[in-house]
Amino acid sequence: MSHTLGIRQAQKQKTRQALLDAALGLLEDQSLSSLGLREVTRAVGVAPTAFYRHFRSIADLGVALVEEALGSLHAMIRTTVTTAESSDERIARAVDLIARHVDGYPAHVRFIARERHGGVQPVREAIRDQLGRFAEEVRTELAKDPAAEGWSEDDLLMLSHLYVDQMLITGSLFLEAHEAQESGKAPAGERERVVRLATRQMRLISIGRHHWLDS
Amino acid sequence: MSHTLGIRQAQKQKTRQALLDAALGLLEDQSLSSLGLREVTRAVGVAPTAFYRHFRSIADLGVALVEEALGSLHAMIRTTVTTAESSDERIARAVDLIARHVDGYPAHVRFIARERHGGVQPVREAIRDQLGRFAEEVRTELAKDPAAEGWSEDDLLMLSHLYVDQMLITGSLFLEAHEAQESGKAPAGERERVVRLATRQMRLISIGRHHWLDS
DNA sequence: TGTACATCAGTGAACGCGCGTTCACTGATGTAC
DNA sequence: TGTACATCAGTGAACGCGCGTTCACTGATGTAC
Repeated sequence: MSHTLGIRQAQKQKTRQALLDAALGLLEDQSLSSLGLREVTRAVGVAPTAFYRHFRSIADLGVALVEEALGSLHAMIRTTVTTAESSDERIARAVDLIARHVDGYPAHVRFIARERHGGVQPVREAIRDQLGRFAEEVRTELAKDPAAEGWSEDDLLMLSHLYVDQMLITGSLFLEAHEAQESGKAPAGERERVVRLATRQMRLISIGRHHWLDS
Repeated sequence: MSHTLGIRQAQKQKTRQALLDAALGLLEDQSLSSLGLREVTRAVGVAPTAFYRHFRSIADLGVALVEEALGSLHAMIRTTVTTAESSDERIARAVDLIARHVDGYPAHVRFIARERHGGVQPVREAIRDQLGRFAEEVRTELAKDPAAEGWSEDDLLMLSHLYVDQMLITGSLFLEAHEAQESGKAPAGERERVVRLATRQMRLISIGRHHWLDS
């Protein structure tokens, strides 16, 4: 049974989502640690005090944004790593997937890149936890690959962290290209340059991976 | 001749440095975009208005901090990459150098990691420029290595960016270990774990590098 | 179906506070002769 | 060396403003009978 929310609950969810959306928008030009509660409620069009009906603080809202930005990515990552084709095809697919994700959710990507090392501890921790989960999941997928034979669990985790970090680096490069293009400062070719760079970097890592055991 | 500064100039420099130091200290728990001018002057013990004798704004001070944090690193990086021994020795040396740098200048490292994707545009740009210069310098050094024969300029730059990014990732891992240890939350063994992880990641990249041309 | 009461998301006034910036100033340091 | 004037790093009062948080409230929605 699909439990339909009552009118009151539905409206509350809507306001909560509006607060999250407004915050994400305001975070394009600043960090979470300088975002004001009144700024967010003003953007939504509700009284400042309404904020407290949904979040205890801005840090709390930030943690919710981490969940929104990264929570839905697990399935996507899993399938990308899994799909077994040639190495080059897999790399091209991964790079393309990152590019599309940045195009679709630029504000979420910027938020994660910015707050990963940002000034709000609970948010940093939430991001670190999610990325740690990603790395674990990637390791599980890598372990299924025949190429992982002879690898220690520890080395697989080392490699999966390398992949996750590389994914983030690539994401923020695409984001820069995305922004440069939108502000009209650079040509669309910048995006293609990032594709080529990221592809070769992943390929180099992939080559290192295939020769790891015979060194 | 060593031009001795006048009393007035010397005192001005001292105050300026005190402002930079105080700001760096205050940035342990927040981002630059939420740092207040009065906060900084209060920490130094001067009137708020004195700030304007040295910087036009907090963003301006941030750019000066980038210079302080990264400006002196060029020589160090150059010699590290250059020193020609076995690959493993070079990696061990690089990882050790990063660890020592984090121990010696934790606040500077945190500042760079935090503001690289932070909310203050001029500071982001200053960091991007400096890291770009690092990558160019690393490429120049890599080109001198016999192992670079047959590599295109573009591929060398791709590799040097990979190294620079890896350096930053490793730096921020050491920083986490450094902080965890200081706050008494984790054992000193965390640092050793980072050494092992970073060493293996660099080794994997190194292996990829040596097999790059025969793929 | 109708009624009486409970819940609770959002309101609006009020508070004390620290902010960035302006301005005219002071007095030690620097310079010209 | 001494004197008269210029420079300028740091001062302190004052400003208007937006902040986070409190509180008692309202009125639509939910629930019990």
